[in-house]
Amino acid sequence: MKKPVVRFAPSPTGPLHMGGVRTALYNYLFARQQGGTLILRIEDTDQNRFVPGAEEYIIDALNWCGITFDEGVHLGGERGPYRQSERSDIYRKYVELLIEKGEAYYAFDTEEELNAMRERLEKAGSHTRTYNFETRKQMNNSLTLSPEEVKARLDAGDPYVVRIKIPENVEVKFYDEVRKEVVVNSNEVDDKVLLKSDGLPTYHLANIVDDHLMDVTHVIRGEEWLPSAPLHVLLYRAFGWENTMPKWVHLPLLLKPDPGAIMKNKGLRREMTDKLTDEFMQKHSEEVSEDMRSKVHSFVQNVLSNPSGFTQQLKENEKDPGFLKLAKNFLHGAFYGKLSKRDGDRLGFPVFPADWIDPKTGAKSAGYREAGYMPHAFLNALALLGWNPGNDEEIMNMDRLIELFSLDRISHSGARFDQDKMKWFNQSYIRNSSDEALLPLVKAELQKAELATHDDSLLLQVIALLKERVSFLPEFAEMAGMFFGDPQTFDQNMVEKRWKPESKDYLQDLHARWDALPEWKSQPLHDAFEALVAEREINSGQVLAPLRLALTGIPNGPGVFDIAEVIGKEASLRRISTAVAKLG
RNA sequence: GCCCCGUUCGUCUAGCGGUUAGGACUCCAGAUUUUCAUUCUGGCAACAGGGGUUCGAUUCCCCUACGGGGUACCA
Repeated sequence: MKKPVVRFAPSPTGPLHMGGVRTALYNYLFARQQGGTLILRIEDTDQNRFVPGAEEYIIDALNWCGITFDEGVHLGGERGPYRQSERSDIYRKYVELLIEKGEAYYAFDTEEELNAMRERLEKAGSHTRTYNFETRKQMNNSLTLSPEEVKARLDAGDPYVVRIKIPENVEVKFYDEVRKEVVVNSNEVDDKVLLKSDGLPTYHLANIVDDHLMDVTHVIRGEEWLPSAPLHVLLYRAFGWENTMPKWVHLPLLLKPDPGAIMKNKGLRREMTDKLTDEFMQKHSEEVSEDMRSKVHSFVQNVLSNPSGFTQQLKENEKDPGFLKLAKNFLHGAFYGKLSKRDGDRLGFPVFPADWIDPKTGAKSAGYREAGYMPHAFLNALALLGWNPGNDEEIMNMDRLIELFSLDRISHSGARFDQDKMKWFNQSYIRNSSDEALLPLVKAELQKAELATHDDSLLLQVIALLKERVSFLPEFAEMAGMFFGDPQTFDQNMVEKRWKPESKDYLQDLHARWDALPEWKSQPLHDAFEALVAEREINSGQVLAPLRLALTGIPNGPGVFDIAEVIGKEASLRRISTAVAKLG
């Protein structure tokens, strides 16, 4: 079999989100497994939505993930250029080809005329409201105008678009690797614009021409494209390329998390109430006046505080005043459906692989990288949202994913994102990483927190003690403080509960016993402690808790004897003395 | 409105005509660690509804309901 060629083709309209990363990942896994080629193509045919820095961001983020390409905008290659804005001449040529073949036509309709047409159809109760085999007869295009007039208009430089001429009433059948056979009547497909009046192609045209020219064998993309797949099939047909048409693979969508799971977090709930109220007031500033704000706020608050009846509360009621209808709609949109770029900011979890700073507003959106995720944990979790290996394996590194991935195990329905599960993956990856592998990552975190990082052997010991109790990389820095400096404060609650009048005596005794020890290791330290407890006939907790308090100042962390070993004799004894002096 | 896709525990999913419907996350209980976390053991929890087809349907077909996507000179 021929080696497959696949591509990931984002548009630089902002940062890539998780769904995009997953699409890139599936393309990558497939290409690597099959020994095929993976191309990164940038689909920047919409000048209006271009966002500076987005392309660089996409490349950087994919790079962090470890998703590598064979050809692309950042690598070059034989099939380039890989940026669609640099391929205008190519598209023009192919559009002309279609016009010559009678498969496409010029259209001169203005926006107003198009709107009028849609309104007319809606009023008439028509099922479709599109430019199609029926309506094109009433519009200004090269099918209704005389050849002379068309020529005159073109020569005069009138703005025009080129539309595909969709054939009337044919069954468009195609095979999707995930959905199997899909059939759509061509009457449901409209005469989509292929070439815009700015001379640039639309997605549909550029996509088909590029995929054809770049020898793409499999189009692996999100399900949001499924409805336009018939158009794409018809385009291949119009060009006469149907025999080399790529295979279609439409991936199930990544959906917003279960609202109930988000609402568990009370702090987040309060924050979300404010945010959503603001967003709503802004969005509906025309319909809802500012003095309704408090009503909206309390409605939002009400809905969010009752996650179990969530869906019920958002059902519309005939008697609802206008603002309430809008609010219900708005909240529904905010909590259900496809995961969107805004969700990270309002639902309290990252949707982007890496932090993104909006070039216009300067606002920052959180990314998984900065949140302390290991890239492969992130990808592993993502891989399982819409695909599974068919056995009970869940933790799979990249090699294993490449080995097990298969198109026929992609699931059919959208997958709700679950932050808890994502966290669990990261935790597992940290736990299962060797101390050495973690070293550079932890070092980076410690540097950010301005903690000493020069002593690798110390760091390795610290990592060994902390990695079992950490879910995210930055937590290493948060917890490592005890290894780099004496406690400055003592947890008040623990002092009250566990520090007794006799604690001083016990710790002084322990201080003496430890001081006399020939070897400063966890086990002998523990033995000395046990001897003390036995001789004085007390409970170990009576000494252990004050000891932990003395060494770290906080109620939890790794085993006290391990901590003592790592921080060393001098620091340990000093901390005991200090605590005894301070707490009496 | 119209078109397309989908529907197994709260969530991600296994199942491809006969199963005590399996696993994972979350949650709960217990054990270990006299802290926290880890680990281990156990538990709660699902085939959307109605018709067919069949000796037998979670599994195949149809309808309904529900969910999702699309419906731009955006991708």
